[in-house]
Amino acid sequence: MNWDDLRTVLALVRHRTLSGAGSALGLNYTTVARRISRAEDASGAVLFERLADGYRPTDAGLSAARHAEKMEEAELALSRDLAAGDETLSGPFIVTAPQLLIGPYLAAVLAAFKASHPAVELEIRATNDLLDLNRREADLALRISREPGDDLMGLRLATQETASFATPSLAAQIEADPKTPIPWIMHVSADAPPKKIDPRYPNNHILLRFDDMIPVLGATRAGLGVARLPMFLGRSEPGLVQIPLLAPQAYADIWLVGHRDIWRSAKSRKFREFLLPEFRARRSEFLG
Amino acid sequence: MNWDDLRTVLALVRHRTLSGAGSALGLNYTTVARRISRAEDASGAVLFERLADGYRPTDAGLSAARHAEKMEEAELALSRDLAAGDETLSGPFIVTAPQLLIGPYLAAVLAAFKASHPAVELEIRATNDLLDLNRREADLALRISREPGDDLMGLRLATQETASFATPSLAAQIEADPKTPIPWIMHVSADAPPKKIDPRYPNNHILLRFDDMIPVLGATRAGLGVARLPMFLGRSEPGLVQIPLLAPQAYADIWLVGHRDIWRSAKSRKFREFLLPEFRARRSEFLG
DNA sequence: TACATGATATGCAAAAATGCATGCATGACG
DNA sequence: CGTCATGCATGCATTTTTGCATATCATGTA
Repeated sequence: MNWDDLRTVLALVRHRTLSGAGSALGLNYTTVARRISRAEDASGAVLFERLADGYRPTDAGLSAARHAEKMEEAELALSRDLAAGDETLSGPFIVTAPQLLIGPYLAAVLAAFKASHPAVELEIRATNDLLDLNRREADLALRISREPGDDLMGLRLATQETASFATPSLAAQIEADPKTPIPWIMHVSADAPPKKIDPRYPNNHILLRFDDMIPVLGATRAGLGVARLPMFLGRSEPGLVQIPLLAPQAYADIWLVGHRDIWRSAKSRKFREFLLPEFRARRSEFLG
Repeated sequence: MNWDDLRTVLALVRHRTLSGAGSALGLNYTTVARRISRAEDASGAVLFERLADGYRPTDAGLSAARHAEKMEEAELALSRDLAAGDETLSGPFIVTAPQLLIGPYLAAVLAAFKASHPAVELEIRATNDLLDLNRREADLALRISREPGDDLMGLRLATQETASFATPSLAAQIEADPKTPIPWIMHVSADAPPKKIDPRYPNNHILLRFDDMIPVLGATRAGLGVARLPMFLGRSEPGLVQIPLLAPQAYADIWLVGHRDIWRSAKSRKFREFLLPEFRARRSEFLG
């Protein structure tokens, strides 16, 4: 039994169609079909039912995929192991962080790191998605959360607080008449205006909700309303000022996390040498 | 990273030379060399030192082999899983047994089984070596031992006793003069004549020792000496008779063993239906 | 019923992997 | 000190694998 054929079986079980599995593997779907037949010949079992809308795994196919998953885990563990043992400061190194953290904090660190170690092929994945550090979708991740997570290594870079922000003109207007209706720009994760609004401002309602902080920020800068933002974010936006609707309030911390194995690799250690002083020096920017 | 290249790394670590790994994999050694380079390129690590007398794995190479071993275990587990789920009475089925057990007991069972289920491609491995049932070197094994072993399924087919045997003429000679020197033919696993020899026969010494029971049997049949043999073996040899040097004595039992997964497969179940009655009916042949 | 969509098969040419033949290096042995 | 056995490297021909173009088939929709 060919091991790469087994991996192909796994991909087909996951993607359900030849073309899906093919593009996941970087192969033509024809190749996938042929590898599946080969795997079936070799194993002597029918692994898939051929249906009009795709390949459906049989019990044997599911069993094959389960075992192939184990093989994949071993392969990923190896890849981490090799990366961990790599003492050179060269080759690919992938960092992921929320988009909004990159500009004000990470960019300078990245530039300094790259200047000192030009042989490292630094790649940044700017996303709020939690990339799978087990699969080495990234080597290190900056995350905003309350816990480092599972069996990952973690280092708290900063404790954060939030406050309320708006454009100067909206801020002045509210200050002039605290009873004016106050429109809030929210993230969809909250379904009501913040609870601890200063009672001098009684007239709050939700204007808009977004599933991402970038448009929240955009709408707030456009003067549409008030937003509760992490201190660093409100402060780094030149068009916004803090307004006293909310007292500074604890928020999820900023963590650097990485897989146990990768954490001790040379590139990872060196990267932390650049990153930590930056956050240590600017720790107060995250607090009210 | 190509999975079959990883499997090649594992083979090379195990066999230490390109040609050894190649023949283990059924490949030309050139192919092995090229796959190794490919694996090194893909992983970005040097996996072997090229020495004059073979490839020596680096730390990274050893690590790769360890993980590839995990992958291999998963592959073997899959292969057993598929065999276990195979409800057809067709295709390959491998039985192993000690050579001497096959003629008098197993042959008839095999013939009957094959007659009822001609689509099963029955293969017999006649050897005293313990084949690896995890690796499916055999599906079922008859073994002479005190325990079924590890995490294998086992069924005791017979309890055995031993006695002393010789040719009729040697037997008569000893009977006539119990004080005559008695030459023993032994297996190398014992380094002295049996302890419980009847005191009427005081004059014992070792004549020859063999590492296999077949030459022990041969030498005994040639009239060279006396051997302690399992009852079934002494009795099934037409040229031998039991002599009263030793009272019947407990010996290792005969077990049918198989891997947990394979045990429940259709071919395995059906084979037991043929095997068990044969041993049950002839149980007394193993006792003195 | 005609048609668009999204899937699987299949024949053929290009690309990649493999095996073979040859040459070279090293160590054991007489 | 030559000979032999064993193992690695490399160029070339062959075989196998892959991708592409095209055909087919089922399904939902107007």
